[in-house]
Amino acid sequence: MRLEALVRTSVGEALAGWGVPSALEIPVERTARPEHGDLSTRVAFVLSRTRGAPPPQIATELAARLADRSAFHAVEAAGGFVNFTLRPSAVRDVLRQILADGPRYGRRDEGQGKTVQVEFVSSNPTGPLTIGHLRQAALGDVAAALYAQLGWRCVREYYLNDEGRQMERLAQSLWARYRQALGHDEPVPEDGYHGAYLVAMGEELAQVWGDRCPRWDEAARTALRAEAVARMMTMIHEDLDAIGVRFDVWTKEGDLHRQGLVQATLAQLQQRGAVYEKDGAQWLSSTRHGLSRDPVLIRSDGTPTYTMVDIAYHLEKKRRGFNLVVNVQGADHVDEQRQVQLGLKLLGLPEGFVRYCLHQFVTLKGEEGIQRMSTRAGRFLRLKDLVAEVGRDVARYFMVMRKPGSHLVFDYDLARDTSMENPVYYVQYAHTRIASVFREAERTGEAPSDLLSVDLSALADRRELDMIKELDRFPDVVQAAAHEFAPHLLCEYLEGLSGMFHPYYAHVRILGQGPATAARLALFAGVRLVLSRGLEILGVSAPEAM
RNA sequence: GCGCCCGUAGCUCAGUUGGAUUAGAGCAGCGGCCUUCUAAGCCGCAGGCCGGGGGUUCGAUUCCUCCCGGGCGCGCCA
Repeated sequence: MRLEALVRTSVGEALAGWGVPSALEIPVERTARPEHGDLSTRVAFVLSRTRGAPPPQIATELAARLADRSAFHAVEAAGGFVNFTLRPSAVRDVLRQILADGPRYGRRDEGQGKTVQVEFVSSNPTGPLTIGHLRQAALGDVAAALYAQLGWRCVREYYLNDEGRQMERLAQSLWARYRQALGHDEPVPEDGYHGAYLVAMGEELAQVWGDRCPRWDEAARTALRAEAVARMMTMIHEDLDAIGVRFDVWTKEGDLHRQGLVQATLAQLQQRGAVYEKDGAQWLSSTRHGLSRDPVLIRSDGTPTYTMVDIAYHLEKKRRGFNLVVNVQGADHVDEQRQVQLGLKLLGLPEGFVRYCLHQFVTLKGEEGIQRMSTRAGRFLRLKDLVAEVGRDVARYFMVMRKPGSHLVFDYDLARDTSMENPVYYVQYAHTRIASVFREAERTGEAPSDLLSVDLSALADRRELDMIKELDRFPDVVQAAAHEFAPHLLCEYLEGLSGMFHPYYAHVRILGQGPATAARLALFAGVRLVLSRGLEILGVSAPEAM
């Protein structure tokens, strides 16, 4: 049994004999200080209200009832807390269980086959992906991986907005570059896309097409648009490949229109009296429900806005049978999210159906200081180029190592650093060292044939037991990271575990230690398992050698 | 101006549903340590009115309020 469950069950049993309802949630925490034992409960504070006794008194009585349990070396009341010190054998049992679970360790079945759709990146095809999109790509991919750990079926989806005004500007920008390549003085529109990537494409078009599109007319629009989208998609796929993100479904905005979903959704909103007309446009009554403004759904020229299509899209997600939808989006979409959420609520969708993982932006800290990127201005670092520079593992890890809601300063120098000062290598190197020890153990014939039957009693050192207790936390970290969209918790956890492993490795000899050797190898196997499981979730490799 | 997010060591950041009279980590700084399974390392020291003022509580970095300082949004863009 896992340690928290051990304490929770024991306390629950003691309280049951006391007439406390079993439904009571018993808080169990890891202690911050060794003198407080390994785990503690503050349940006495909770009970003092209903039982009318002061917390210290309840804690003392509770501790007395638990003192003779075999798993605990000591159960002590301290103030209102009850502190538990585990017997080493109970800790070793945890390691044995982890090794028995193997690759299943950390997984749960809370999803029970339900399906979650994670929509992320969904960048307009107006240029290659940048380091800005990388954060979203990594967060979305890891969010899906985390849910998969909890037993959900995951669909990774990219919403492709290949229509609208931005595409128009892109096409016109490309056309200008194409004309320039033919020697004409055609300026890129001021609100167009100025990046160098269009220059090279314009030159290619000039070579292939010659003077085929001399004017910015309807024919040119159609041709340039198709050409631009195709070329942008090629770049985006290259960038996604570079960081190893694969999407299961690509949904095009055009498809939603063709299926009539937008009109149908609008009609539903109108039926519910949520839409009104003003200045020839259709508006959503949002302020009536506490939002800051009413957004236009249908423009006066009859075309739907992004918000309108987004509501229709989410209704479609519901129809497709997803139990949960997770949208990963940048902080600039807060207002949009509110509008969509409201629209869905008005359409009768359940409250928790859509969850947003909102993230702040990335700034790049390099030799030239901190810079703000802009795709339109052509000032950005392309994702593929970044990966070529620092590697996929570092690129991905750095993007999720901070809380999504916090701004992320990407330290280029640290990312390029291949020493263990780079947290990615610090964690990976722990894995590598263990692999190395096992290779050596194979060579010397000390590797146990069956780790599960190894006598673990030699694991009595505080550092060894602490490491096992840390391994015991892994499933909780995975669960918290998933529920709170907080993959950084996993990074911190892995760095912390590595931070326990490296000093131990440096000071404790593993091979040639008699019975202790097999026990320590079993411990290492547990650490290796958790490190590789954690890195797997993050989409980072766990190398055997570096 | 209004709304949302953020403000913790010199820097980048953690801090679990409020908890334990000593708030953590990694860099950077200072000082130690290599006959060993990779020193791509390990150990130690120093470093903080947790942006500021009020309030709630037995107890606040955590909750409420005001102020200061940053980010984002406030389009018939996406």
